[in-house]
Amino acid sequence: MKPSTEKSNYHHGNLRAALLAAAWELVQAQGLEGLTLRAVAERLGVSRSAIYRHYRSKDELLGEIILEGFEQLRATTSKAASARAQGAQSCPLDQLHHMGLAYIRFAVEQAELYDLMFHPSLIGRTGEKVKDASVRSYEVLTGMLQQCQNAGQIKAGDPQRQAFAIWASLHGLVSLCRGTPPHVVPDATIEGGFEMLLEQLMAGLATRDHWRDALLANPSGSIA
Amino acid sequence: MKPSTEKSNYHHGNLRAALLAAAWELVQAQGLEGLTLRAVAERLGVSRSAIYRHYRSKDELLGEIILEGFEQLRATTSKAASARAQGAQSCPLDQLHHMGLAYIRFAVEQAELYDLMFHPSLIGRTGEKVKDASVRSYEVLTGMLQQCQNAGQIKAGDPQRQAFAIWASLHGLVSLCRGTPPHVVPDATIEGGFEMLLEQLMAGLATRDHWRDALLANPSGSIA
DNA sequence: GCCCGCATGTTGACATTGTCAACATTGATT
DNA sequence: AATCAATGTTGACAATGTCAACATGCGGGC
Repeated sequence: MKPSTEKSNYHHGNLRAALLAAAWELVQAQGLEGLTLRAVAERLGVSRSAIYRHYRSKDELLGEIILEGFEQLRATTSKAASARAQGAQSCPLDQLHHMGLAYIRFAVEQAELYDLMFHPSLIGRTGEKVKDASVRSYEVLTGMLQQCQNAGQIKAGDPQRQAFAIWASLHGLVSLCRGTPPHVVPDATIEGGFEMLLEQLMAGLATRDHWRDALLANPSGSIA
Repeated sequence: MKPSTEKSNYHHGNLRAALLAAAWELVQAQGLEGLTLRAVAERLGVSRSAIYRHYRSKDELLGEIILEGFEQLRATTSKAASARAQGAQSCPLDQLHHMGLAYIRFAVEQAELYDLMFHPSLIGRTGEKVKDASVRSYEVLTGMLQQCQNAGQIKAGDPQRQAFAIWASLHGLVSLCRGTPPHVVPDATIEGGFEMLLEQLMAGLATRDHWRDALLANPSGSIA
């Protein structure tokens, strides 16, 4: 009486997953402000308090969303790197470049989700699993930097700190472009800003002219 | 009957200013979450709804706080630059360096205020005056970069975009150190991160070795 | 085949918070 | 002194997260 892919309708069957999906959609549509437990419940035709049988609090539900966000981010950047790996003139620095592009693209396309993942109001409320996931997505970057170092394409140094500088720059770029300080730079498109920033950052990081070569060789796939 | 510095006590006299001050203190003490209109009113021995005679909404009050935040930021960075201006071996690049330090220091010392100023939940709610103030604080940086260019200390290019890249990096650094993604880099102190980042960024921006010279010559005043 | 227990869902209620309308008070102007 | 506009107060309401008490229905033990 339980075929695998059937929504056993009474007692709703798989409410936990359904709640997560509904909350996810709400976030994507309306951001954090729009994510209301009552709205989630209503969207599923379920009563407001049913949530508490599956999540201890709103924060726990949010944590689950953010967790999946970080996993998607990791998958996206990681895939971008390996997709570039068997390219004709593949090199770690080129992969790094496309990881950065993928990061920006993720932040743009999943804007509301990205906001949620880095929302200051949620610090410390999301629990250990989220932290681990964010660390994992961070390690993709450090790993790439290590490869670049091994290939002699960037200066030696702690990959952790190099990764931190890069991530900080990208995150700041995204945050500022999002308009958080209300559109300080009216004409700074996110792609332009990205290229500008990466160019400066990499010029300080790369050895010889690996970076410029890579940059000029690829028209850098368009964004969003 | 109105001595300049007397708090005419009934009808509270200068409630508008008092509200702003009280809200300011609350924000510094407890952040955005702790800023409650009722708490502000209670702190002044005033009833909750009195606020609406001076501010149209909570957002307007928040806007006023943020406005002052940006003005302080501008004053701080601007002062840091000019304080360095008559130093022994003064140069624009050195001033730029200390502007960056001042920015970081502001973000650290006024953490809650800084968070408020860039809080994603407040986009578009703060009004035109805040936007103008943020632009003004931005112009301090672009002006400095222009000076650096004039002095031939950094590469030619649109100062707006250069400033944008720098600001984005600093802002990202602060955001990440704040723990927004839960402490991804456990040992990355904010000063270390700052030096790392600026070094990389500037190595790509500076001409010749102006930057390294300036960096090595100054022990870079400690932070926080 | 029937009944009980546990998991799951519902309803009512409460506290907090921003906001508004109606009312009260006070200082200044005529 | 009388009036009016500015300023402060009280009561109320809606939205929201959360909990306690209650209802419901499926599965295992007889």
